[in-house]
Amino acid sequence: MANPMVMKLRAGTKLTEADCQQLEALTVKRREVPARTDLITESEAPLNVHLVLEGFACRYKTLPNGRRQIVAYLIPGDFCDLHVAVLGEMDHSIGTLAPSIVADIPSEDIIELTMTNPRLARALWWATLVDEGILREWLVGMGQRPAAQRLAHLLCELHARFDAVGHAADGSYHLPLTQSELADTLGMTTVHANRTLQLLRRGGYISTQGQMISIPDFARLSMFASFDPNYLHYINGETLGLPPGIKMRGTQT
Amino acid sequence: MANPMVMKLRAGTKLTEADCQQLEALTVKRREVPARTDLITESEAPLNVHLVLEGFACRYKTLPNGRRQIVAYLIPGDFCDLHVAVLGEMDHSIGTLAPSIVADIPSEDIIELTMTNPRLARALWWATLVDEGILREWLVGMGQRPAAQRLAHLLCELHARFDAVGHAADGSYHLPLTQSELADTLGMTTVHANRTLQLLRRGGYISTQGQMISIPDFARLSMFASFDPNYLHYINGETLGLPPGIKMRGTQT
DNA sequence: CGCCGCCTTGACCACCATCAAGTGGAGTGG
DNA sequence: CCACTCCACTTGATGGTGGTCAAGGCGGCG
Repeated sequence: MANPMVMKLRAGTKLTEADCQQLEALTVKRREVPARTDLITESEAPLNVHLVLEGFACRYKTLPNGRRQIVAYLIPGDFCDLHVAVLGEMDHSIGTLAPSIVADIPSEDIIELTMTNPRLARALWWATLVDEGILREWLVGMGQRPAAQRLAHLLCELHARFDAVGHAADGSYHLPLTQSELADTLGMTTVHANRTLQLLRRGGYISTQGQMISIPDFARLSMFASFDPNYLHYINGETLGLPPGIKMRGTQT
Repeated sequence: MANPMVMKLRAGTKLTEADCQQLEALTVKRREVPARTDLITESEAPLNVHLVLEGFACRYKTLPNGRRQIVAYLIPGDFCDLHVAVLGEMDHSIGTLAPSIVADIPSEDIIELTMTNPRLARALWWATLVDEGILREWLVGMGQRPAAQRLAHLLCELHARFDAVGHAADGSYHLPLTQSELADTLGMTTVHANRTLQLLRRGGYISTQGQMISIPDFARLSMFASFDPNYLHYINGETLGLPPGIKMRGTQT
């Protein structure tokens, strides 16, 4: 069984077999974390780097008035906090949304790896830049896309990301989120998240059974959301759910 | 006259005099750029790293339907694209909003500096993490804050950032933006940006004369916006416009 | 002088928030 | 085995924040 972190980095950078083994060696120390459990909270200063191997986690911030905004999803293969050793303290929290398996990697191991293997240094660099790209894209969605396209865009992105780590098949993937968590992600109320989901279902864009979500026609959903996967910076879009020959760039709803 | 980039890095990391001189040496090659000019556009792959020394620039993305979202402001001292050499191509564009002075730094110079001086490597790392923190905070605002607080929050942030590079005095700073650019930043229409500004003016939170904006009572505006500067990761908030002893954390409107 | 941005104002309307109530399934204890 | 609870999802009614459309004022500049 393949390591999702290695799969993800291979989707965006070129690595040798030896590189992959070095990466894999980082993830030996694993632990199970139940759903709805914080891994790190705001204003802490963590020692280990965390990596999601299975499950689903998120980055979030809570406002004084109690409202919460989820600012990133962390799916298998994603580092939670590759960086934060540089900063004094966290400016946000990280918590699981579903039962997960997490690897704890000592910061020193990461530092040593990047000092000795420039290809891996570049790969980790790449991963953080993709995270930043996703953040920008979410901001664009919040500012400019109406609810339905915002949701549709998120579902497209998740499909691509899950696919890159082998967690999507046949346009379907497992999305262990409540509608209220979706709402906190998309900046809308639970009620409206519900109605927006129904809209996409009635439009034939998606179908759901339990926590499985299926996208019968990915190109159609992409078009609706004007989803352009370039911000994920995978090496080629063709293997990642896009029918060959279809470039989304610049298409119009 | 101090170099804004050096000032900014000193606001967040500890540097020696020699470090500062090394940094300063990077910025010798300067050039003037008129307002509303792109420095890099989407899907390009730039060779130089750009740095804003004077003026005002932004990161933005344009949607197929023509709407634009500004996803970051680049003020004096900010690097535009410290990173992008790692990625194949840009997923967004960078352009000036006001007449600016920009330094072009060869990527290799940066790489050499970070290889030979770990304190500077850390400082640049820090700068990119702060950019990411700002991005997260903007996303939180978009998702959860109503228009008036969102604008107020942005004005607080800009005050802190301008202050860190010596461009704020007495709660005032120069903000060379049109209301329509503000609107593209805050995810609202020009009309509404105008009305929201009036609201803050009538509330006595801010006053404007031309492009100068003044904040008579920063603590009051902070409170209104529930602005907490921790995400900027400056070493101490006291020098940056916050009255000593006032910590915004957890205050409530 | 006249054009062109930018700011401003008014009227109207839609998207989405809020409030409230009801359904249904999963787990628990009597 | 069946209430009972809890939580996620669903639906309806109502209203407000902010979008859209349209027009007018004002200053700068050719």
